[in-house]
Amino acid sequence: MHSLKLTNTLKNKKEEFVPLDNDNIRMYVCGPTVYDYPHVGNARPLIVFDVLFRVLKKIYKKSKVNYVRNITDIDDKIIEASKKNKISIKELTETVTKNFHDDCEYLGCLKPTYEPRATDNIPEMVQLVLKLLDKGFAYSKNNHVYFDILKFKSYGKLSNKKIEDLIAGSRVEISENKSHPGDFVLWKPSNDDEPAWESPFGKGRPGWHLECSAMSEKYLGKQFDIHGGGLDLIFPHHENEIAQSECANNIVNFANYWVHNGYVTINKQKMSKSLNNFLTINELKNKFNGQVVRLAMLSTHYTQPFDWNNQILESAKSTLDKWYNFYSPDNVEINEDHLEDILDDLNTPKMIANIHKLYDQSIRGSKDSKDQLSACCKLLGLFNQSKEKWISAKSIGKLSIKIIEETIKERNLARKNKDFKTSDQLRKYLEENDIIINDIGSNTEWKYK
RNA sequence: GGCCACGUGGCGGAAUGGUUACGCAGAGGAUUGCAAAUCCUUGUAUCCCAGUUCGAUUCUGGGCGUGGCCUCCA
Repeated sequence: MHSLKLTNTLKNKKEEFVPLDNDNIRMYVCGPTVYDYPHVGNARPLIVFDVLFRVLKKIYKKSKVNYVRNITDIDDKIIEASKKNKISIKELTETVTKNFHDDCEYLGCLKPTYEPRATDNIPEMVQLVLKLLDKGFAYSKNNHVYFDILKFKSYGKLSNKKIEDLIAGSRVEISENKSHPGDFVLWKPSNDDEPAWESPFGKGRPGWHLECSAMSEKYLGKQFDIHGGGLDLIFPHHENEIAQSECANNIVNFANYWVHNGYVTINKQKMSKSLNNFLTINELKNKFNGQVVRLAMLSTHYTQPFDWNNQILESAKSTLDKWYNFYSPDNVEINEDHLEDILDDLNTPKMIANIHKLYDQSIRGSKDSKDQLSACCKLLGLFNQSKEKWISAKSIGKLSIKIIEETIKERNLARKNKDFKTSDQLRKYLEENDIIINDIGSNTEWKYK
């Protein structure tokens, strides 16, 4: 059996994955801040880490694989969005969370083992701040508590930054409360109209970075295996998490493998709200089956940028159309040979190429290849609906099935009478309504465009 | 200014110190009343300049270009 390898941001290279505890594999991935509908860029870590989760479960099948993905439901952005949209924070976060879960299902993602909410874990966060204050890594000023980055010798180890360079950048928020501009907030006071919790350092709310440190420790322990997220979280978010968790618990690496997915770009530029070049996942639901989006995204290696364009989506769609010919509902165990590519740092493009080969062999009648094709697709989270569902769910038709079938009957009658003018007209009519018909032998099949 | 990633055919995208996968699109063919779908066959590529080497797309150095991070972001 080949061993799993992952690109570890901490070392900036690909490494063999060795878990801390073979019976308990632990992965934490930063989840969404629920202030707005997730966009396509947010879909990428969902898919990438879902695949990693499936792979871990496959290779450590006798062990527990704990996958934690948090929901951040308290944050300045949420407060802002709630004010702007004139709805309560509760209503906003619940609506967006529900939408997020729909998106996950649409993309064919398994549920994480735990999905903690920040607001359910405030006492843990308070404890963490107390610990950091107690150990001298934090200081309070004017009802704020800050982390003192100069006290943490390894600050910058993940993002490969030097504290001096951060000052040179001079883009960090300056506050007279902070003793160093790079210090970040652990706890801050709330206005009367903002959510607040009692704490020994005053009524207020936690800083953003604190949440993940507290929740990962609660669900996975002081030290665990994999910490994942998007590339843009490396600095400052993950760097600050490291500072908090490692200082509070006196640990060298609180997560051993830091795995980051590349951006989704559009016209080669990062998809982001500020550039206004984003597409929400919600908007895709009427255009593409979620599996199409998944296969398209997996056709690029997770560390590389994925450029969003219609061509790659269309291509993924026709590939799935082909592969679905060999869909099997049985759950056949995947051969070790076919795990090789995915174990090599989740080389999904190579695995997809391998599935194309299995497809070729399936055409030539290999039963084993058919089974393996299905098994490979399922490991990637594809083939999560039956063939019938795939065909019928691709599009919502303009014509009822009854009309379609009657039209086809009428056309076949015309064909029988060699009235090809009429038959061509009927074909055209169906095509204008997004129905494609194929004459196969004496049968006529139809499907949505 | 500091740091990082990337540059492979028309497009997407792997891999590799020695015939450069795979998919899409293109071309030709089979099939068809015509199509579509499907199948068969097929052309085309490693940014530039040095160095190491018998041999570099791969390793090293330099250049050019693109994108990203250094502020909230997946």
